[in-house]
Amino acid sequence: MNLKELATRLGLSTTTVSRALNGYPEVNEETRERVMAAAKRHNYRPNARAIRLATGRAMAIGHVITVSSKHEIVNPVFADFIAGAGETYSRRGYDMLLSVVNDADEPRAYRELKSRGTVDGIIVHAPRANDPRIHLLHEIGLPFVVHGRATGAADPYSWLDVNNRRSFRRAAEFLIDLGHRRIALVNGLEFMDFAIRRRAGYEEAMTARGLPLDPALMFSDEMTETYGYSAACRALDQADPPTAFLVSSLIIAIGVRRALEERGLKLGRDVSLITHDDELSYLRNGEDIPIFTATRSSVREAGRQAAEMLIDRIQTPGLPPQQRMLEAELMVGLSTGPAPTRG
Amino acid sequence: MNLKELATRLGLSTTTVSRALNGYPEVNEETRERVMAAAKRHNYRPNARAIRLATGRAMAIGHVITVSSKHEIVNPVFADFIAGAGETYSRRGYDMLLSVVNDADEPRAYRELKSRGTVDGIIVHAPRANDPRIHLLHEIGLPFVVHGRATGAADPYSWLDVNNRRSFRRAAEFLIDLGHRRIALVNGLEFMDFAIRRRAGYEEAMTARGLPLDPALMFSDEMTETYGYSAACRALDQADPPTAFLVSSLIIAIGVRRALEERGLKLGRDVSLITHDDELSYLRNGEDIPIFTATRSSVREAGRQAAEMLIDRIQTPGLPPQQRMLEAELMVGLSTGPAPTRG
DNA sequence: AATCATTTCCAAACCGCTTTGGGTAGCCCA
DNA sequence: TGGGCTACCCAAAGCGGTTTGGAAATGATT
Repeated sequence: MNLKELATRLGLSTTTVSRALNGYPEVNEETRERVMAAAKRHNYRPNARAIRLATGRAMAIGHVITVSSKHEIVNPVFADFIAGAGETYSRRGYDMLLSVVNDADEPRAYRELKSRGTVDGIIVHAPRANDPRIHLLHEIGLPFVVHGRATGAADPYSWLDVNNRRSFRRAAEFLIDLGHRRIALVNGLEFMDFAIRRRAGYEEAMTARGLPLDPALMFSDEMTETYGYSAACRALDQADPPTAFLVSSLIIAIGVRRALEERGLKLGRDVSLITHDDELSYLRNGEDIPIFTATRSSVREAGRQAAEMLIDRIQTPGLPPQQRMLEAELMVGLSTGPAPTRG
Repeated sequence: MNLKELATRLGLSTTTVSRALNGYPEVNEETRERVMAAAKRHNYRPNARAIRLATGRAMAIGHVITVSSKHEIVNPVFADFIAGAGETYSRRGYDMLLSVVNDADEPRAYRELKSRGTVDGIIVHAPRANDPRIHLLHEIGLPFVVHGRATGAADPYSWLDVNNRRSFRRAAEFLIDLGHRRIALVNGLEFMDFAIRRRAGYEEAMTARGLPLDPALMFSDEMTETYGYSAACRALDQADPPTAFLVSSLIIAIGVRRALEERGLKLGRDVSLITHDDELSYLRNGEDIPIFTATRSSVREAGRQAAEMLIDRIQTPGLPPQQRMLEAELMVGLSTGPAPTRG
């Protein structure tokens, strides 16, 4: 059943039927009701392809997810962000388009998305420092919102981010207040913007309290369980091991825990740990009381909001760049305690 | 730059230009080269919306991901499956469309996808026993491939699955061979097809060796870390605790490990554990030697292949239903050892 | 030289909507 | 009674491609 059939069946022109269905004012209320009823009765759904061509809008948002040929990691945060964004899209009538591209092809992918007109806008994931995508997207004129920020980007742009610096500073201060002096940082890859900011927060707290920054206690890599494990091993097997860990993800924390247990060290007593918790749905940090003390911020909610921001930008062009900062909560759990007194 | 502009610039009709670009034979080779060169020079990209309307094909595959209002879990396996499927899609010129819908709306979502013509086919995720989606998709006539199977489905359908029953039977036998008699099963939700089959494999092995099936050792729930932990606690705190665990995911295994360590039990010595490992990119089971002994099968590869199967079905209609069974490898790691002799 | 098949190209229809630019009927008012 | 409004509806022209059904030119055949 298409528009033309529906129109003939009603004895009306397609114009009128189209207008009736789309709520335009130049159609009699009575007629509109007739049309609506017939549409429902015949289960009429306008053809999305035709609408897209006629209106020139794609009614779709692109998410480009890159897999590098070296480390083929799919960001574990991705699924939940997508789920959140997807909720917004369905509510506002947009489709979500996912492109999996090799990172070398990313610029080309964006250009094609624009020139072929498959999407109206883009969410930029996992920004790095001086991320070239921001300039690129400005250049090709595709609306976008960045999930995170990109230190050093020249042009202004829209973003939604967690206050990584503040939350890691706060977490480090919390550990320092508990008496910890040697605090290890097990961070993500430090060309990623979030990792840069978290490190800055950690360093700020340390230096503000007059504590030294020991490179032997600072780690940076892809955030896997085995990385958490091996970083913790290296840290703990030093002459002067840390009494606390500040880590960038729950998965890292789990790896650290494995290293601790291997050494008979008890979390929260012998060694303290604070992690960032993105509230991934399949990796909850305990039920009521958190297993790990954590800086918590829902990435799913971030997805919802970022999508909302992007659609707003698409629907009202010329909107000035918009920013939104989410604050992470510090949830005290079982993994932190006073620094052990030297025996 | 659109087709018409390109055509006038070349002094040709749009027909000829279109044919030249799409490799039709009725155009002079010389002309074709001229057209190709001009297209490249002007960076011409055909408008995807127009192609879709003209050809009647969406050139897109739908993935419907459901979030239930009760347990809002995004399947952690999802991201990697998508990444694999996405590779296939880019290679074969398809877009990937993601719909996040509440599970109550799922049938409606499929119907709309069909009647609005947004996709050419669908990948069905996380099938349950007697999954109604299979009949529904047959009814509305949308090509699909199921990732997994659906015990009890009446109509024949295409699927790609891991041999869950066999791999869990084999894993259980391995534990029995090591002398274990009380083996706990920590499974996923047992209305999910994969969980049903894994349980069947486990039960087969146990009864084949004359071992009793103890309901107190069989657990079933959403596969989270805390579930693994609490199931293990309940199992271990029994009068006659198990000496081995057979669990359905690495995340569960991590929870079990936490419970063990809390009790001072050493994995691989006091208690053995085998898990299924989907080879999620952010949750590798160790580098060289697996941390956990595991039945291993790459879900990313499954994504690649399922996508390939679906596109084949779309491009050659009338193809009989096709099935592909992947065998999981049993990787012996550090988490299994001979059953401890009773002190 | 006439006939016929091939090769190469084109005009126009079509995909299924939206939107522009009227047209007509009914009503009000002078 | 006629002019001007308003309310309601429609035909037709897009949107940017693909595809159908020729037509013209060329070459081969008789």
